[in-house]
Amino acid sequence: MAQAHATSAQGRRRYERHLPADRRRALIEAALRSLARSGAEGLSIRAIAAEAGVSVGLINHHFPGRMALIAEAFRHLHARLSEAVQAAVAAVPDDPAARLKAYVRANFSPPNLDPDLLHVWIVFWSLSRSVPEIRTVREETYAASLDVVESLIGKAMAAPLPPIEAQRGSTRTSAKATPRLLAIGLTALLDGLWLEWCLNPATFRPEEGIALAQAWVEGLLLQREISP
Amino acid sequence: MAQAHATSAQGRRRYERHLPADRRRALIEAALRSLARSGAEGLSIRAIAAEAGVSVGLINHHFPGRMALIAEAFRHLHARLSEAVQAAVAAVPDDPAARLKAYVRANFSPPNLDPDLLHVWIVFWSLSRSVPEIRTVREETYAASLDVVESLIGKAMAAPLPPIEAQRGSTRTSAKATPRLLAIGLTALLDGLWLEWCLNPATFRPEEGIALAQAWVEGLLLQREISP
DNA sequence: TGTCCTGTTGAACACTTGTTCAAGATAGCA
DNA sequence: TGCTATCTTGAACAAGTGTTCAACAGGACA
Repeated sequence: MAQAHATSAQGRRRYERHLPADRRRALIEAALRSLARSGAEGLSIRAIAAEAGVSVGLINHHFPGRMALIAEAFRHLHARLSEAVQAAVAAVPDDPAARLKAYVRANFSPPNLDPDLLHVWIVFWSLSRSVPEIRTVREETYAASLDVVESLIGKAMAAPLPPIEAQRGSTRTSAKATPRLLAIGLTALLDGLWLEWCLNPATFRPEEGIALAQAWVEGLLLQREISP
Repeated sequence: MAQAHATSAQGRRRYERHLPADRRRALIEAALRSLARSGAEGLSIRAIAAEAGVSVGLINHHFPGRMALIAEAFRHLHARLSEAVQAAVAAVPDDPAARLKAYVRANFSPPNLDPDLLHVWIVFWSLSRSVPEIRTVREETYAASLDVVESLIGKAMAAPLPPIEAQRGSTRTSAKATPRLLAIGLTALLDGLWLEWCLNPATFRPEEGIALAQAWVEGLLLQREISP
């Protein structure tokens, strides 16, 4: 067996040097895998180092402390998931209502629809109480998600009613709600459904969750342009 | 200073004996206080023992292990919160729609509306992945909550439409949804709102959360008796 | 007052944790 | 073929963890 990279007289080389940027990224991804695999137990330096195939000391060489790595990992995860959702939304015809529905569906599809992901997020919520660094990331990522939904809802409500719907009677029941508040509501509904489905996928089927959220969206669309 | 209970020559007595049932209950309540105060860090035997004012050894004398105590604590907490909500529902006139709305309001009021409570619940979710005993409790308590909501929704949808609403045009948009699935949806919406409000009470005001959930309920009531 | 059951204590145990840091090894450059 | 900057290792440390168990002591009873 050829030892293409062997340099030591004893045999294979002990480790491979990487550029700091590459190593940092590898550590971030190992941290996410460790959290997905083991939840809160996967938070330990040793679990992450083992997942990355490096020694425990390396983490504190590339990050000021364990929580700095974890905070970066959460930022990275949010970005990845958010990009997947927004790509799904952009892939749909440029109709505000259709895009809002695509957003709902994408939120309830892979890679979001993964019980392991919930346990990463539970750790996130747990740490956001006591670790200021993590709290900041939590609030940043939540605000970013909310902006996306708020924009989708704002456009969908500004669009004219399709003719068939416009002939129906008015069914306005709730007082005026801003797109931001409605975005908070839709996000809460999706998060709550996601939470319960991940905790116990036997409770309901993904299509049922999507149907519940789509019904919410349809109720919203029917109420547009009816405020006094 | 009178030492009403002093028996030792050295001074106050070292401890007080209790009936096992009383001590078990005190330990359960101390565990809940510890979790509320410190989140996941409050899970430790020493934190709970300190909160209860007893030694570390006592917990394993009254419970087969730490997780048995924690499981009991979650059962106890669910019962307490559930009773508070159901009392609020029962205090309202015997009208199905009014009771459903009272349920929503009670879910977004003290003692439920408490950020510390969320962090107890986050520990609950976290443990339910790896500790079978806790997973069982989680599923039991979720199912019990769902039964309550399902019953409220079933009654509200079976009731006749009030005359004013009945004259309006039909606005049915979603396919048939069972009371159980609708209960899952309402529970998810309430949980999602509760989660976000507890993580960051600055995101929205409790009344706004109640308004969002009440709007969901009103949309539901309008759609009753319209299925083919 | 004395006895005894058992609720209660806290030291001891083996283990895991995050961080530090001296020592070693790699790979690019001269 | 060195030389060197720095990436990487892993032992060491103090502080924490859950559980066990011999010994203690409270308080009801005789």
